[in-house]
Amino acid sequence: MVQKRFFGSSAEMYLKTIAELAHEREPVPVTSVADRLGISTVSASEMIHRLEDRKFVKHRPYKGVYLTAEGRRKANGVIRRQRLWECFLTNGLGIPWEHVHDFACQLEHATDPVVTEALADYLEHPATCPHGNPIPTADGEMPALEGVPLVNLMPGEKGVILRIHPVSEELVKHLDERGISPGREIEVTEIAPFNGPQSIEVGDEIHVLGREVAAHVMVQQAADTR
Amino acid sequence: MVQKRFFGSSAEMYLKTIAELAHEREPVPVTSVADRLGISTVSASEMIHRLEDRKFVKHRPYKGVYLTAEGRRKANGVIRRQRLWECFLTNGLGIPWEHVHDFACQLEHATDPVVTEALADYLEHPATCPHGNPIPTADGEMPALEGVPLVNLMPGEKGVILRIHPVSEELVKHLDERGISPGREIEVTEIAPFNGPQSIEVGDEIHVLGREVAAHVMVQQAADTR
DNA sequence: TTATTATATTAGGTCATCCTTATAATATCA
DNA sequence: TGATATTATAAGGATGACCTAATATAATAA
Ligand SMILES: [Mn+2]
Ligand SMILES: [Mn+2]
Ligand SMILES: [Mn+2]
Ligand SMILES: [Mn+2]
Repeated sequence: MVQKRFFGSSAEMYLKTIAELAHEREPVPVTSVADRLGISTVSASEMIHRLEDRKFVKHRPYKGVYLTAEGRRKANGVIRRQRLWECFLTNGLGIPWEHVHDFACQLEHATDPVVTEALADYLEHPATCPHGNPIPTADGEMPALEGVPLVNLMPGEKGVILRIHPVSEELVKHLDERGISPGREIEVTEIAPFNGPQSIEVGDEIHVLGREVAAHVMVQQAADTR
Repeated sequence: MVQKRFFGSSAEMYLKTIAELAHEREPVPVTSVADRLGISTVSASEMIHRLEDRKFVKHRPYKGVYLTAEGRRKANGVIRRQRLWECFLTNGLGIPWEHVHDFACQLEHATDPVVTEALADYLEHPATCPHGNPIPTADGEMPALEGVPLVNLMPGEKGVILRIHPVSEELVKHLDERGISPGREIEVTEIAPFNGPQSIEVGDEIHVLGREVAAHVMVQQAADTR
């Protein structure tokens, strides 16, 4: 018999998702949690009640959910496991970075703390995952998030891609096909009128990115040297 | 949305367990499956019905259960994943071999085929797990099992430890504490009367092993050179 | 062959995690 | 402020995986 867990991979996914969405807005609307997880709002609501019973989240009706300190710790643990596995899958196993997200999302729920820390040692404690997102510490702290959303840059402004928000494999693939990955230097060449898409110069190519997409790309903005 | 699976980790454990027990006796009594999984016979019986509906096993009432070809393929897939992870956890991460069994038993249910094969490449396609058990092929075939049970050796007979049946972490620890691991040369020095325990010489120490334990240790018997 | 034992099934739960449909309550915008 | 849109809850189900207690049936040993 393995030890009885208080919750399974489903609850872990809720916590992780809430933690991720909290970077965009807090409290996190239950609806957005449901959307992100592809689950009905009724089911999401149910689960959030259970998580509240267990003191992992606090729900303000009609406002949204917050993680408690304990919930954040748990969520960061899941995120740590996912991002460490992402590192191993890309650097160790050579799986393309746009595919590792989902694979790691399975492994993250099946990884003992002993294995997690042994893996961290093995990888020599990387600071970020292949998508540039910081890896939480072993005691559940999330490092500060650097950078500004690419969508905020105006034409003529330059920067270096820092990280891509962990939303979905589709997003990463979309960006990868356009040469957008952590470390690349970019320049916004144009913004279409009426809140239209941005044109981005990467290397010597120019790609057009929708605002929704560009909102998930974080950049280190270059000092304006004119 | 991830793909909808027909069964979860529980059903995989049943298939793996049936495959393992089938080496000792076939058909496999439902009771022994239940015992090995630490589950009531009623529950095991229910699950075996479900597995039969899905054509993974065939149940002969009052006799036991067989794997179908498809069930064996599935079971060998699980075993392949477990043993590959065991290799990585010991050789890659440096986790002691007596601990990797349970960790790998979690990971085996969360590993995509793409990851499995990338891992096999990475490990350079090992033939056996750290316990000496052969790793099934990518298409679900189990290599032939060599060796005879240590418990069958008579006093004076020698051999080399080939593998330890994948039963439990306790068994492995018990053996490890007595210096019994794959590759070691041993000699049976004595068998206590009335089907008693065997005394085994390993290196220059002598350890006493119960018959139950010794039945799970497989050896390559040395030619009797007298 | 009968008594004992092993095995299976029936009945009636629990719990986590999902669903749809319908209704109630709140927020927000005009 | 009142209408509309969001959000929450209530009601009733489903499924997979587990449980105990009681009963039925087949296998086997005396
Ligand atoms: Mn996940
Ligand atoms: Mn990542
Ligand atoms: Mn397992
Ligand atoms: Mn093994």
